[in-house]
Amino acid sequence: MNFQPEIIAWYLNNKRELPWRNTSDAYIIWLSEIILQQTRVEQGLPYFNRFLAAFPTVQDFAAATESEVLKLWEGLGYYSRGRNMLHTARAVMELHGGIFPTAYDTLIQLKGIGDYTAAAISSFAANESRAVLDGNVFRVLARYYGMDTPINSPAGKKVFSALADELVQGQDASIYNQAIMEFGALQCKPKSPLCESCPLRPDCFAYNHQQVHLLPMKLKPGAKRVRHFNYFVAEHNGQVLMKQRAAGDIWQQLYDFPLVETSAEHYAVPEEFAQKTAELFGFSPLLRPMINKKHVLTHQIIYVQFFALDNNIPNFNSTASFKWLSRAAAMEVPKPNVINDFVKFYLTKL
DNA sequence: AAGCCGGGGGA
DNA sequence: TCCCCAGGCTT
Repeated sequence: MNFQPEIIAWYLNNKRELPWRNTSDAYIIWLSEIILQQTRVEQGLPYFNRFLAAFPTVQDFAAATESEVLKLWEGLGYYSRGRNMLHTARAVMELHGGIFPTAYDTLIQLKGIGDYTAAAISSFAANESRAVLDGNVFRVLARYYGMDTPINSPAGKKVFSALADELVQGQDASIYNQAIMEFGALQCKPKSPLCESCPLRPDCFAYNHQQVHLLPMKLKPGAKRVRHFNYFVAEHNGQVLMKQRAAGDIWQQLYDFPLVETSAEHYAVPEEFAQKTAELFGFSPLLRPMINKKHVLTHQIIYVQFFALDNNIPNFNSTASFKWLSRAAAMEVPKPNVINDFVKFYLTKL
């Protein structure tokens, strides 16, 4: 049975007015799609508006610095999206003469554009017949067709993808793709879906078998890694010592403070702590505990402690990664939320 | 194939 | 609390 006509009819009556829906400009669509990866529309919307105002064209984006991009991205998470966007904007200038591609096969080669995003841009901007497969589509298909293969398994990806490809055939891909995603977001919601007013209810497998709350199936994620970050906040001559984070860990290229990470079972054991801080600073620091925070990420729980460093440390010079920054500069550099929250508190209250 | 990468909002 | 969001990259 084909539900496409009903989904499209539902969409035309219920869709939200969103700025990236009124254009076929692939650059603008790309901007919205990257921002909306793993991000709700309401959360991404203000970021979309700020990015478009800052970079009206892909040429403007390509001319930006990484710090500018990360500053605009600040607070949105998954910061590699921002770094990949800059890379891709520059690639579009160099490889495609500043014309943002609309073909799936071209898009898929760009950094940060995977299967979903290439399908979205090529169908929205050029009506290419490609099926989008995001969290909404997984959910709608799983419930309507009663598919119980876990959607986060390789087998699930395969079977749902095959069905989605089949369903987009013969459709206006631009409208249908947006329709099924909007339907999943507003009607066939993860929690408390609106089955009573659902136009698909008569033929919905999950509804007719009391399985709406069970589908889609998902494999349980593993336990999160627990870490302890001990940060040192040093001030000297009105400047704050900060550090730019390196590759190979979370928050790449963002700024935090000099850091001692201690073993995961506990807050810093005195001996371990003293030894590591002495290694970091080259002397025994005078520490004053300030704030503790628990910060939860997708795969990690981080217990964060901030210490004021009461020694004068005039010999700790700026390096490539360690930088003495004025308070204004410390506010300005891009930082993860847990650091940003502390800095705002620290610079206003102390 | 599995692990990693943020942050926020709803229930 | 737990779950999920217009996913993608690395190993």
